[in-house]
Amino acid sequence: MEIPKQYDPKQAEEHHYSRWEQAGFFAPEANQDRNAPVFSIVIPPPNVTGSLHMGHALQHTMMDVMTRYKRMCGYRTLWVPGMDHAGISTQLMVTRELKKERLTRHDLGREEFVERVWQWKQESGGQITKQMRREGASVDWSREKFTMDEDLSRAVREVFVRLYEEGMIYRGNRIVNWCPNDQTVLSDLEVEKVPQAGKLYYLQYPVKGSDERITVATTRPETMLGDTGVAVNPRDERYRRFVGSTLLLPLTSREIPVVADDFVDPEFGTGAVKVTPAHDPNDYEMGVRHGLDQVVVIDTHARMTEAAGADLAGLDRYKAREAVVEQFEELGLLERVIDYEFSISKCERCKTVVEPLISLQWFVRMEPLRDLALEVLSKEKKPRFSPESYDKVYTNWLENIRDWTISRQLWWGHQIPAWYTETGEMVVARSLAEATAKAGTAKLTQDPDVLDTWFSSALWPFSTLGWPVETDDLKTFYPTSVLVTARDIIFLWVSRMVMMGMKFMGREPFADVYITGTILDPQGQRMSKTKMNGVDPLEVFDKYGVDATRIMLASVGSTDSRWNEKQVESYRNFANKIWNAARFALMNSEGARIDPRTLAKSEDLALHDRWILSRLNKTTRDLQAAIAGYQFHEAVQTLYHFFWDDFCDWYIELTKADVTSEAEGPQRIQSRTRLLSVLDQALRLLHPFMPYITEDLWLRLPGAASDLLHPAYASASPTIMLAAFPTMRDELIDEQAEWEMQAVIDLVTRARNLRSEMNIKPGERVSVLVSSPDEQLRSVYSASADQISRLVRASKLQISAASEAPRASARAVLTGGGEVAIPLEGLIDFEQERQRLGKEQEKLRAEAVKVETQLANPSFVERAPAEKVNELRARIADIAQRTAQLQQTVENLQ
RNA sequence: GCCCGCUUAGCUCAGUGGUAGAGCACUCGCUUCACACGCGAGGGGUCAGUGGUUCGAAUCCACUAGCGGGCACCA
Repeated sequence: MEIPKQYDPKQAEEHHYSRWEQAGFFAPEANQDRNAPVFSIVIPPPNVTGSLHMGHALQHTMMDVMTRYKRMCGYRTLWVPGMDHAGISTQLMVTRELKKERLTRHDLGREEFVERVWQWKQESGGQITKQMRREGASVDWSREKFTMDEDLSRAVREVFVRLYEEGMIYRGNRIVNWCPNDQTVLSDLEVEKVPQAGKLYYLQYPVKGSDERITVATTRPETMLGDTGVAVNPRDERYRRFVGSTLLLPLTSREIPVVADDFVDPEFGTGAVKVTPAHDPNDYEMGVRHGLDQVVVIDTHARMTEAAGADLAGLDRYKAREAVVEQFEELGLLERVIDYEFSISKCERCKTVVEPLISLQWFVRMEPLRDLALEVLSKEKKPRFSPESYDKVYTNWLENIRDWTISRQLWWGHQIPAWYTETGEMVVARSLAEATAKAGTAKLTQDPDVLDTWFSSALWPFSTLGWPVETDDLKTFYPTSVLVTARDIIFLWVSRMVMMGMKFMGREPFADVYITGTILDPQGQRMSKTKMNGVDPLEVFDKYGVDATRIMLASVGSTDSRWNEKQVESYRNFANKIWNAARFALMNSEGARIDPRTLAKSEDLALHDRWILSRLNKTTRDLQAAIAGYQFHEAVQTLYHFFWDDFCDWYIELTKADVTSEAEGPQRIQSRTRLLSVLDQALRLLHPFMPYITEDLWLRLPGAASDLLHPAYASASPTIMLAAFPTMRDELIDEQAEWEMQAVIDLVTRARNLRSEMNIKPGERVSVLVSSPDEQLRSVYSASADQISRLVRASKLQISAASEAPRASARAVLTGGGEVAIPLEGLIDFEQERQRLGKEQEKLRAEAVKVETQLANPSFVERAPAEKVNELRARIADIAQRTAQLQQTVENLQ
């Protein structure tokens, strides 16, 4: 069998995914075990307009690692894919399309527009689902969902109606965040505060019946036209006498009262605040408290209304600001203007400055829902956040929660299931039929607004499983096991899923929440479309392969880190290493096939076999612990180290002589079998992280057949993705073998170091003389003499109790107090050699001093655990042995 | 203003009470029969600073500085 020297990711990525998908391996039904434990994840639904970015790739990697891992462990595994209809984004996308045809959505009308959106979705939406296939995501496509699907829409209406009937959804006039560009209301979470350099204007309002004036400070002079009062702190001596008096509002003919309110901070500005209930959230509250009028002077397009006066009506808010300031100046009522930095509210999506407006909208009362979420958190610790610190952020937000504005003035989305009769009466119902029955008339008009996209997302963990129908899926897979997402949607999404899950399912939607880190650009900035600094995962896939990208992303874990292509490159090299290790095993596999029985404990195992089995089992144990604790970085490090250092650098080298032996026979077959079997196990460990290369190689291994699959998938065709994940076997962890192997590694490394220091040509074979006073070590060296000779390229390896090296030798001291020497007649510069060993002595002395000082400290010996004290005593003993040996070695130079 | 995180080798990052780690970069030597996307051997860190707790601190606590993030306020 010809295997190329370099791994070609594209070739492996071409075939396996479609085979897996078509064979139904991703579906939970692949699992034939009725009693199998269950593992489920719902994907954070990407926007239907979206395409794959690094954040998706990161999250999907984590989810796929967990899903593939659990699947191989025999769990009935479901990862639900799907997409979000993404109200505003999608509507804007299609609106832009229409613009090319010189049409607006109003030209089409609502019904036809919505039809166009569906058409767009059909033709070009959901690019991301193709990209997810490329990623290797083992989602069950047969259960793919879309938030606008009929069944999910039914769930939305059901929730709306039930909440309404309980009085938890209400409609009312409230001050809200209005985006003048998108022409819709926004929830608090969709507004971002941006610091801005601006001005603070000090305006004077004359007191009626007096020559006095009260000065107020404002960043938005144009809103003064809507002032219906001025507020001062009741304890503010300066203004006490004005409370109750009347002010003449300049530029208008209106008179407004001075009121006292604790909200006012006497320290800020002038201590007197203009109150504009219709255009400021705090003023709105104050206005309610004092019964002040609401005068609307700015409309939904951020232009001045008639109420602002004939001169200004129709003017843009910023133009109006200039005009107002000008007029105040002319009237001599502009006291001063100072530079002032403040935060401005912008629409998160289009960055337009939000206008607070009083508007008739739908809201959800959050306190009762919030209490459910807080209760399950305090009583059951659910969800359990990883990293834990996010649970504080989550709790703080819940504690300060405010009502949720759920209506949006859009056409694309779930239309609010409320209907109005001709007489203006309202009915809320699951359908038009139900509404007709309730209202007693068919002459109904449905509320034109749609629901916030996050309303349907909040139901995702149960709506995707069939709710409100009690489906088998719902019973089996809810609550889900874990939610994987980025931290920026903890409030928008995670918390709302918990609240809705508790409310409608009576149980938390997921046990754990794993928050991934953020991949920043190389300068440490967030990647964004506007900054054009994003790295396209698909390009990285093309350049380095999906597997390399995945394992690199997994290693990022939950901390933010800068994008570093070199890292992907190093994992590409890792993939190549795996490829070549397998290549070696395959090139020497004649007569052998995978046989897990050769990985059992047995008396006749060689040291390197006992050692690799111990390493394999420790790796399995550590890997499982790391995955269980969401320590993906650690999991990757464990795998990398095991495969490269333990398996490739040592095991393959140590078993090479047997495996490549010219002599056919049982020993060769056995070593080949064991090599293949260890490789099989290693590939299984790697598979959740690197699905393509592991499948590609595994299928080539002789003996890779259905009998290696987890029993739950026994009837499936061979695939590593359904192979049983290795389990740790305690009896194979062999500390003695690890200790012995460490001695061998130490000897080999020091001998190689001597060769290197002495500039011995790599091809040149030398005599190596090893001595050790320790009989056990001598027998360890002897037992591995052939391999040691091979690894250090020794023509002769002599092992003795006392050093027999000639004076002209390069020498080094071994752990455990032995010596390794290479005779180099005529090549040794004795002075140089003494210096080299002198450095070694220095190091040992320094170490000895450190340890001795600690041991000489009585309180250390008294208070430190005995284990630690013994550890140090063992170390000092070893240092003493090495020091003595070194002394001897130096003397031998004389 | 409040809260959270980060500061460790030239770079990107692990490590959270007991001998400072990885990858990349760097130095030296190698076309050694799996792999030059490789092999072997090296060099490189007062773990941001100060103080404290402790037998012992990169690790725990407090403060300081710098960077990043979130929340609130902003007349």
